[in-house]
Order: sequence, then C-alpha cells, then structure tokens
Amino acid sequence: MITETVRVAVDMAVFTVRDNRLWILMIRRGKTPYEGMLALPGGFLEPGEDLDQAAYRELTEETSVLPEHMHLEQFHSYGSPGRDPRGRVVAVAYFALIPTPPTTEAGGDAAEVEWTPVDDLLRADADIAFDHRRIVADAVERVQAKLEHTTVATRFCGEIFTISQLRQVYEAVWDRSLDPANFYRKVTKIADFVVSTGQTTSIGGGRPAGLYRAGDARTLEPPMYRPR
Amino acid sequence: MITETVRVAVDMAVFTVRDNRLWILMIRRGKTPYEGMLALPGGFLEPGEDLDQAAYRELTEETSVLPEHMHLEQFHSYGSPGRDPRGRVVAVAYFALIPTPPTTEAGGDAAEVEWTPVDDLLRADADIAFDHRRIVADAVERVQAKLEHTTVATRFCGEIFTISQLRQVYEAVWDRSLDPANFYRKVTKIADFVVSTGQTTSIGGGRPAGLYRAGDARTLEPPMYRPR
DNA sequence: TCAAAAGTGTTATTAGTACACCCATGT
DNA sequence: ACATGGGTGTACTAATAACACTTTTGA
Repeated sequence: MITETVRVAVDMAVFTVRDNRLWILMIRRGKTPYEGMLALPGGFLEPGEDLDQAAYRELTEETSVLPEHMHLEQFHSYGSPGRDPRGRVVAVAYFALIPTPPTTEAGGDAAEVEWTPVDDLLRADADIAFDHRRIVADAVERVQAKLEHTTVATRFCGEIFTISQLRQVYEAVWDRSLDPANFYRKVTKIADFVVSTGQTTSIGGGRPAGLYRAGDARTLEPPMYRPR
Repeated sequence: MITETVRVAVDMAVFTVRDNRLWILMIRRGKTPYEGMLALPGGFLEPGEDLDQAAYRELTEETSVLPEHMHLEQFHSYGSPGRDPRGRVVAVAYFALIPTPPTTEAGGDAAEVEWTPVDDLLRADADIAFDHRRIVADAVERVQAKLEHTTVATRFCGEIFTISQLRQVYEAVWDRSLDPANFYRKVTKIADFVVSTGQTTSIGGGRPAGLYRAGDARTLEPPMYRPR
C-alpha cells in the first residue's frame, strides 16, 4: 500500500459576544503561506495527546479562561488534499465559547491576535487563509443551532448576568431581535437554565435587573427555537 | 518538535431500516487485535483523497447503493492515543443511510459482513472492537437528531414509498410509535418533503396507500420534533 | 417628571395531541 | 361481512407572538 505522511492539526474557532455582535479570534499570519491574511488559531496534534486535549491546549495558548466558564466542542474535520500547500494536513475543527470581555494573553504571538466581528469577516472582502472561511461559516452555523437546545449561551456571559444580557447573546448569535418580555418568561421558566441570585444590578439606566447564574441543566427543555 | 506517525482512517456507520428496527452494518474481525469481535467497516485515507471521497469509497466497498439514493455525512473524529493498539490512528467517522433491503456485495470480506439491530448491539453484552461502541452510539444520536429537521429519512426508503413506510422509518430510528393520522397530515403538508406519484399500492391488506417519492427539500419547514 | 429598561398581563394565533370515524381494498 | 390499514374531521391543549401596561431606577 502507498503511504503518505499526514499530519493532524486542531483548528480553533473561538467566539465571544461584545456590543451585541458575535466576535471570533483570528490570527494575522506572519509568514508564508497566506502571509498577512487572517487564519484560525491552531496547531498540530502532539504525541500522546487526545484531540480534546490538543484543542484545550491551543485555546489556553491564546486566551486565559477557566474550563468551567467556557464551552469547547469538536464540530467537523477537513481533509481536502490541497487545503494546505505545505503538505497533507487533516484539520479537526473545534469551536469555543468564552465570556466577554476576553483577555488575550501574551502567548508569543499575542501581537498578531485579532478579534473580528463574524459578520464582517464572512463578507466577501476579507482575506482568509486556507479553507478557514468555510470552517468559520460551519462553526457559526453549529453555534447557532447549539443555542436552540442547549444551555451553552450562558458560557458567553460571565458567572453572573442579567436576563437582558443573555438575550443579547441570543440576538448576537442568531442576528435577530427577540421580544424581551417573551424571552424573559421563557428563559426563567425552563428548569435549571438560569437561577436567581436574589441580587440586582443597575447598570445602564432603567429599572434594576435581577442577577442570575447558570444552572445545572445542559439541555433546554423545551428548546428555544430561533424565529424563522 | 517531536514528531509521531499518525494515520488517518475513515470509519463508517451504515444504517438501514428493516422490520421496524434500525440496523447497522458491522464487520466480524478476522485478525488481531480484537479478533472475532464486531467492528465498524473502514479504512485508511489514501494519498490525494478527500475525506468524503474516502468515506464514499469505503461505503461502496461494502454495499452497492447509488449516491442519489443514500445520505452520507461526517459526524465526529476520534483520536484518543490508546484507541488502536497498533499505533496512533485518528478516525474520522461518517454515517450513511441506505434503503432497505440492502444488498451486501461480495467485496472480498463479504462473508464477514453482519447486519445487526442497533438496540441489540448497544446492549452491554455485545463484543465491540476499539472504541466503536461509542462511535455507534454517537452516530445513532446524530441520525435521530437529523430526522427532526432534514429530509434524510427518505433515504431509508426506496425511490417510491408510502407515508406509512416513512412513518415506520421514524418509529424505528426514534424507537417511539407515532400517531399515523397526525404523521400523515404533517408530512404531506411540508412543502417538497414528499410528492405524490398519483399511484397506489395494496401490499399487506387494508385500503391501498398512495405512493410518494422524495421531494427537493433538504430541510424540514417546520421541523418534525420527536416526542419527549 | 421623564426616559429607559425590567418585568407582568392579556389575548390571538398557531402547532401539537388524541381519538373518533369514514374509506377502499383483500379474503 | 369483516378485518386491515389509509386517510379525514374535530375538539382539546400547549406553545408562540404581539403588545399594552406597570415597576423601579437614574438623570
């Protein structure tokens, strides 16, 4: 049988929500190929390492976020023969959801890290390396679907948040505006999605909002269907 | 940097529906490791080959089914360091949905091919090689979810089918019984899910059933939510 | 007092569920 | 005639959407 050297890489699509928009962490490439273009952070699988471990390692090389405050999930693998001009690379792609505001750590390449609004990035004019435009688009779709029947939206918020902030997460990811009243009722009625802390906050005018933290539920019962 | 030889394999979870049950195609292993145990069909990625191409090649080595009558989709990759005792193997797993009754082709290993009901296979007593029990379980979950908002259930039927046969597919995959009357109305109301051929059939007693073929829709609007 | 955001009430519409009942065939 | 599955009617229930309205703060 003919053999071919294949390398396995892990590519990360790291998302956060800020200013009512969905942002993704990209790297400005400093060397060929695709020098000067935007690419997803990532790296090669190391000996003895699980895929999930590699993804977590790559994530912590770029950001400082505790495991319990984020969501990390594999979503697709990419292996077209020509996807990397340097050789045969199969990329296992992950997405991560982290709270806002994220702190970008000085990990050697820190100066090249760029947070970018996803909608801007996916418009045709952005220069994106490799097949990473497709990977980003796939990741966004997966995250949108994930918010419908899981509780991962809370991973975009900090430990404590208001229902309004949670709604802004849904609005940013789905790119749709939602009725605040109906959203409030639905979210607070779902068992163990959010739990009240009893405290209130008064940032940004208006009646103070109740403060909540993420509950123990991992799936939404019933789901939050996005409007069509 | 330390390098390690990694091989990329494609593993296939091939499903069909027969006798109101979901079946999966497994291989009885003829050599070590895991000799005599059941494993998913699969093989290594070949030079210059895309992942989807490799999956399709593996599928046609085991079954004879035309691309337009099946559904083939990647769902997860598995890369634990110890998952294959022969060395480092990252497996990209696909599921395929093919019509019933499937014809198993004589592909050299034909004698070792075994169609197995999924529920039997996942009961604890079955001997399954590698991490393939987990892969099968993941595949089943993905297929169940897929039937909710896509039209792939029609890939289990032949070119022409009755609404009742389509319902039996849903019942087998979801392992739940559905109300025939409500199912009929819902399915026929969704635009381009199924289209009537104008013909009827009279297999198995009772009033003859209308015959339908799959429509052009790929997503279900509205979705078919499985009962909780 | 006014603007603004939080949260509650109310109603109309729609989707889902249960099940009675008629239809069209083979035996 | 009767059993069998195909297909229609209909009433009940639950989820959704729209929006008026009250509450509680800062300015």
